[in-house]
Order: sequence, then structure tokens, then C-alpha cells
Amino acid sequence: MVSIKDVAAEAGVSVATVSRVLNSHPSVSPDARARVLAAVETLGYRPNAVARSLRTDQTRTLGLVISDVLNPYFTELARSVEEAARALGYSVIIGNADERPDLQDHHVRTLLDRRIDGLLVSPTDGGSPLMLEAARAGTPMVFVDRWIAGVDVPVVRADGREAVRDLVRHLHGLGHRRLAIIAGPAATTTGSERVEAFREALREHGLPLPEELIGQGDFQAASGRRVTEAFLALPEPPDVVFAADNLMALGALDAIRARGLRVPQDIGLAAFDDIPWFVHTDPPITAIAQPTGELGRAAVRALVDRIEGRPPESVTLPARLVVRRSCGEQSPENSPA
Amino acid sequence: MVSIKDVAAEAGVSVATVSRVLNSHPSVSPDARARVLAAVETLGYRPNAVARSLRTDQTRTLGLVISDVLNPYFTELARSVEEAARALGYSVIIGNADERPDLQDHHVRTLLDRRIDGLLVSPTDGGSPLMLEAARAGTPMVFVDRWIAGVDVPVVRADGREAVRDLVRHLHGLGHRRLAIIAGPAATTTGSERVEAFREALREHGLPLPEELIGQGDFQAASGRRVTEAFLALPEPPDVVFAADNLMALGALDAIRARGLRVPQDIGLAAFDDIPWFVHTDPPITAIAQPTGELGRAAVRALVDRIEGRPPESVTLPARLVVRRSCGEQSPENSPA
DNA sequence: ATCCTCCGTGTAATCGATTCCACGAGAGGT
DNA sequence: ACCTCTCGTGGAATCGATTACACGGAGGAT
Repeated sequence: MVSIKDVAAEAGVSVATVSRVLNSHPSVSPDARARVLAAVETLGYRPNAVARSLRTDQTRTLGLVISDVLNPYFTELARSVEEAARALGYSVIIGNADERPDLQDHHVRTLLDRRIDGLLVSPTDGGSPLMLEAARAGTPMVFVDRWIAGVDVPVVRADGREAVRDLVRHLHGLGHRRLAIIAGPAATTTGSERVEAFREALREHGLPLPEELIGQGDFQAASGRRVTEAFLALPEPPDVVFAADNLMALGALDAIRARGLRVPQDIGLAAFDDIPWFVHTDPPITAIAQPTGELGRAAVRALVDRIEGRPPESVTLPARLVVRRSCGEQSPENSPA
Repeated sequence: MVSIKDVAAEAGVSVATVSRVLNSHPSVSPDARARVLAAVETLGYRPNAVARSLRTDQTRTLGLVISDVLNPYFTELARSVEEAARALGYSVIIGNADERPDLQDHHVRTLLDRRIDGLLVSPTDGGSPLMLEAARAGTPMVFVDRWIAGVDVPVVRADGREAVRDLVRHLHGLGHRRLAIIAGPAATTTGSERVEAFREALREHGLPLPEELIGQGDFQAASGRRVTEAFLALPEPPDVVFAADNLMALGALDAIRARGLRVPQDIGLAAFDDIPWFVHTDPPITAIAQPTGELGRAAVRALVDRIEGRPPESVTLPARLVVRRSCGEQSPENSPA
């Protein structure tokens, strides 16, 4: 591999000068600059990012640890994060935790070992010692989507409270009264918050949320299936099932189908997180859409602010309800006048 | 940040000894080893991967450049690649090319600058000079899914020829005669191969593949929509549309829906690449499934073989047809006796 | 007792960059 | 004509690891 020394030799200058040209330092003569550039060209020289990082103590790399790449929501988030980071001259290394705390720790550790400049995390659990320690030690860090309470780290997320309220109003308007939820792990903020928002919205309509209508899922399709089967086996099954993420909604659809039931005639279904496929499922699924792209961009902005010494800002964006047909059609008597 | 020097000081030994302990070099006394380990523990020392890479000239990192992360097929591929790499002690940096040659080049360049140990590529186009140059220069490289002809690089991919033949037989058995295809970019191997396989399979049944039934797509949903609209506007529209990837199938479904037509009654739909969502679309979509996980594992195996000096192997795995309902139901008279 | 090995350890070179500091040349002021 | 200042440049230290080499001491062989 050709190094800066080779370039220096070829151009007849010192390595210092080559470095100066490459970093567009002002005090280099036009002549030297030209010779260096020519040498770079003929040798096909590319600076070694590893060496540069060692010296400058910055990698211009961001780490992104997400809970599950196979979840389209996170895929899209990852994509927008990469895009935003690239625009600011940063690369992104993605670590997929697969909803497993041990894997999450593995990635955080590797990322830290690689001396990434900052970390974007969507924690799978309440927070491993490793991550808390890193945050305390001053690693620039931003939580995205999910967060951990009691840590002084900016959070970029969507607030679904209002959208959940809209959803419940929609369901109530459709005549549904017995509403169930497939919750995410209580250790995740999104897991507990969505249940809370749901419960609160129900209360506003004077509806209860009994224990048997709260199913404990883990944001994976299989758990959605399992919980839904339990709902359906109830003496009095729910009118509608609200899944706290899109994968569990998929599992719920499976379970409903397996029972030979139809959506929405026999039971309604709604999901948190909207994805392109929901338009094409049978039936199209009513969902709460997060501004994923904006979330990714805001997270990168906050992290880079933090890295470059500017005060980072926590950001909360509203989610919104997208009504489709999976909870029943608007009939004349309950449509808005 | 605590460095190896701090550990050496704390343990009362030289940095060489610390390094030896950390790399489990045999000649270290039990006493010294214990003291070093203790020091590592109390200081919370973690070796700087950047420095180590500079010295050893290996990063234990693989680069993966894929055409489109949002495509579930590639997401799954990326996931299996990461998994397999992790098992072998490698990290993976993913570069998303978004089907854009310039972005692909950007990622290849950054990855090379970071001195990744090897590169896994699914080229968006016929091959940029940059990539060919890297291959020639000896960068360990393996093509996955798509490849570039005339380059001495192992290829790990699925062969869909047989599955396409099965598909056409299935369609023919259902009475469909006018079959159309939404092709991928001709510059990609998967783009041209799938059309070829389709054409050949049609020939076996004495069916033609006229120009007007070959639509040019780019593996993105929008192009599937556009091409399908054109098909539907034909004086004699096709009986079935076969999309060369799942995203274009999604677009096709959109277009068909927008025309107010029903699948499969008015027109059939099939896709290359099977994904979980196809089970839940309306109707469930008949597709050709690739052994994605196995593909990812084989690709990593080949690349790591190449990196570690063993002869790498090209691998071709069979794809298989998964029949669902999007091309029509099996009716009594054409069901297998 | 002497010599040779081998083992554990430390010193220092090295990887490829960046950057501080010193130095010489030329310009400009007096 | 001399001093000063600026500018372009090179030498060398530095980042944090790994590793070749040297060295001293212990143990075994003769």
C-alpha cells in the first residue's frame, strides 16, 4: 500500500508538506501543491484513515446500535441516519442488537473500542452498566426512539400519545369497546409508554383496560402471534387488537388468520409504526406513523452537535394516525356528520 | 482515555508485558499476568482498536456494500452476513448504495480508506473502475447476489433458473399464456439473468416473450408501478406480471390496485425474492425464495477464507418456488391428477 | 564449577499519519 | 545596509498499540 512517504518521495518534498496539501493548510506554495497533487494522482494514493484517526483522535464515524434491523422501522431509521451522517462527513457503523441485551453490549463495546466519535442508541433494555458507564465517561451519545431514564443523554423520539388518542377515538367511533394491546417489553420506554398512552386514552372514553387485555410481547412477530392466540382464546375476546410495533402486528395477523377469522369483520387490528407493506396487506392496516426520516436526521444533528462541542438538543416529534381498513369501515351512522 | 502505558504503570511492568498478556503470548509469568489483569480491571482498560490496526495492518472488519437496505432481501442478507462474521470474530460495516453507482463508489472508497480486511459487494452496475482496480490490487473481495463478469473474484449467489422454470410451468398449468416481466437494470447480473431464465422457460412451453411484455425497471417500487401501468394500458394486457424483485412487485400491486383490478382474477402477479410480508398481502404472493441466510454465511466464509490465505470458493445455491394465490387458484381440471 | 539454554522481561523500532517548532530566504521598513 | 516579519518548508515528536532483539538469571548438563 502506498503511504504518505512514497508521495513525499515522488513529489520531492517532506511528508509534512504532503500532509499540509492534503489538509488544505494555507502555507504551501502553489508549486509544491501541484507536485504533491500530481504525485498523489500517479501513485493512486489514499490516506490511511486508521493512521489518521490514531493521530487526530477522531474517526469521523458514528455508531448506531438498533434493536432489530429486520424491523422495517429501524431499517428506515438506519438509512436516514446514514444519509444525514454522510452529508456531514461522517460514516456510520450499524450494530444490530436483535433485541438481545448481550448483543447490544457486544456492539457498544466494539464500537467504543473502535473509538467512534459518537454513539446513537435505541436501547433494548433498561440500560446495561456498560452503556451507562460510557455515557458517564463522556462518550458523546444520543438516544433515539427509546431511551433510558436518569441518564443525562439527549433523546430524539416521536411522541405517540396524541396519535394513540386519535386511534382510540377512531375505534370508539367505530363502535369498538373491548380493546386489547400487545405491549413491548416493559424495560423499553416505547414498550411501557405505548401501553400508558393507550390506557389513558381509553380512560378518556370511560373504557377499562383489564389485565387480560394487555399481552406481553417483545417486539418480535412470534410474540405477537402468541399473545393474539391467548386473546382469541379468551371467553370474551377483544374487538380490536393494537400491536405496539409492526412486527407484532404481523404475528397477530398470522394468529387471526390461523383461527380462520377475518379482519376487520371478526376482529380489528391496528399497529404502532407504519410501513409501506401495510398498504398491501389484507386488509390494509391502520397504523400510527412516526416521522422516521426526520427522527434520524434530528438524531444525527444532535449527536454531531454534541461531538463538535455545541449544546445538543433533545427532540420530540409527533406521530400521526393513518386510518386504513383493518378496524372496520366507516358506516353511515357513525361517520362524522 | 486509559492507554496501555497506564496499565503498565499500574501493574509495575512494561507495555510489552501488558501487550503479551492481552494477546495471550506464552512467555509471561503467572505473577505478571495476574498483576496486569488486575490493573486492566481496576482501570477499566480497553485496547484501542485503531492503534492495534495500524500496527498489525488488519482491522478484523469486513465491508458490505449492498444495493438497497430498504429491500428486505438485502436487509436479511446483511443480517446474516453480520451474524456469520461475528461468529468468526469480524465486524461488518454496511454501505448502502441505494442502487446508485456514485454512492456505491463512495462506500467502496471509504471502506478501503478504513483498511477493511475484505469487501463483500453486490454491485449496482457493471463495475466501476474503482472496484475493478481494488480487486486487481489484491483487496480480498467476494461478490454476493450480483456479480461482475471478467473479474477474478469469487461469487456467492442463488441460481433461480430452475425456480423460474417451475414458476412458468405453474403459470402455464393455470392457463396463463401472456406472461410479462418487469426486469431489473440490464447492467446488473440479476437484472439480465432473470429475464433470460424467464425467456428460456417460456420457450420451453412454446410461448413468446415479445418486447412489449418486457418492462425495464430498476429494482425500486416506483419503477414497478410505472412498468405495470404501461402493461395495463396495452391493447392486450398480460395475464400475469412477474416482477424481478420484491419492491417492484409492491409497485406492481399498487398500479393494479389503482386501476381497480383484482389479483389474481383480473391479472396474476409473481415476484423474485420471497419476504415475510408476501404471506400477508392481498392476495398472498407467489414468489421465488432465495436461501438468503445460507447465502450470507457462504459469502462470509468465502471472504474470510480469502483473507486468511485459504482458497475461496464460489458458491451457487438453488432458489425455489413458493406458490401462493396471486396467480390464480388451482382449479379441478388443471390440478395434478 | 562452568557453560549453555531457556524463560521472562524491558527497550526501542515501527505502523502512517498530524503538527509543533525551528530555520532559511525574501520582502519591507527605517 | 540592517533588522524584522512572514512564509514555505523540513525534522522530529506523537498517537497506542505490537514485536524484534537484547539481556539477566535460573536451571540443567557435563
